[in-house]
Amino acid sequence: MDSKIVNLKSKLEIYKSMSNGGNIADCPVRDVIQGLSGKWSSLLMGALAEKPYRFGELRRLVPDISQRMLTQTLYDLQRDGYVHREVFPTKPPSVEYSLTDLGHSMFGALHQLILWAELNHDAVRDARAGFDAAQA
Amino acid sequence: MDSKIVNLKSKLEIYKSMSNGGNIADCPVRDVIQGLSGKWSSLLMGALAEKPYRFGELRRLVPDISQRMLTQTLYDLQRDGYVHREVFPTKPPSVEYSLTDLGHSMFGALHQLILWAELNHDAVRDARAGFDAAQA
DNA sequence: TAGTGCTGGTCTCTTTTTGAGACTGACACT
DNA sequence: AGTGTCAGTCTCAAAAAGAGACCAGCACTA
Repeated sequence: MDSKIVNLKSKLEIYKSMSNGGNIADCPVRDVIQGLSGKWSSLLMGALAEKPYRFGELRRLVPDISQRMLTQTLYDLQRDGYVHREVFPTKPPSVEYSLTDLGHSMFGALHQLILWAELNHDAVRDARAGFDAAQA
Repeated sequence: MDSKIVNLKSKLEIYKSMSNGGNIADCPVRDVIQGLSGKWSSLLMGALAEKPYRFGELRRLVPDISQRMLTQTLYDLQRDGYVHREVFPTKPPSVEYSLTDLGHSMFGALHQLILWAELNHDAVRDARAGFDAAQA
């Protein structure tokens, strides 16, 4: 699986690279995508893509996230190399979260999906309404 | 919130369109993205982008999904208008799932993220390894 | 000097989501 | 009669997420 010639790959091959014969651990694409599949990951990436934020700022910015999930999602994003965490020795100490180069790079791709969502949410909403009406 | 001029928007404004003052129900972008944030959504989209599949084929293709989650994820994707479900009156009846035009359109954007993941999974893996080593 | 607030979390408890796997019914094949 | 296939549903256990109390250390206020 040579990822350098990915542009030549068919969709089939891309899917295969996601499933990889059922072996999750050795499936890099699935592994990476799963890290972004959390409920809050893309939202926090979108926030941090704008500018660095501190913990409390993010909490206020996303009022419906629990502190627990904010901590955990930031931890995961940091672990995957998208987010940098820096502690400043103020009193009380403040912690700033910012995107790394890898994070900015990844957000470039994620951004396409966000743009699509913004352009097409009407269609999705209509589809939902139609589906629900048909079920009733 | 005029989604037609999205290309001119700053990242800040895009984030705002995701958070929208804390009102989830009125936040179209978050609403759409959340529908794709499930553990299996992008994987099944990737499979169906290649060609239509039947229920049992998908189950064999993704061995580590439970029937329960396969049913539910396909239902959700169908409700959002990405997937078309067609029952053929064979015996026993077979059900084919395929992408709609909206689904193909959305996958175009999702595809960017998949390509990025394929090109950069080494960097992510290295980041993880480095982070875990630093924590130890 | 006691009270209040801010910082970035952690801890516990409850609710929701997910996973594992048995079970269905109608039909074909053996 | 027994087995297999189809596309699911149902139940129960495990995992994940949400809600909110609690923490230490310091600054400011009354």
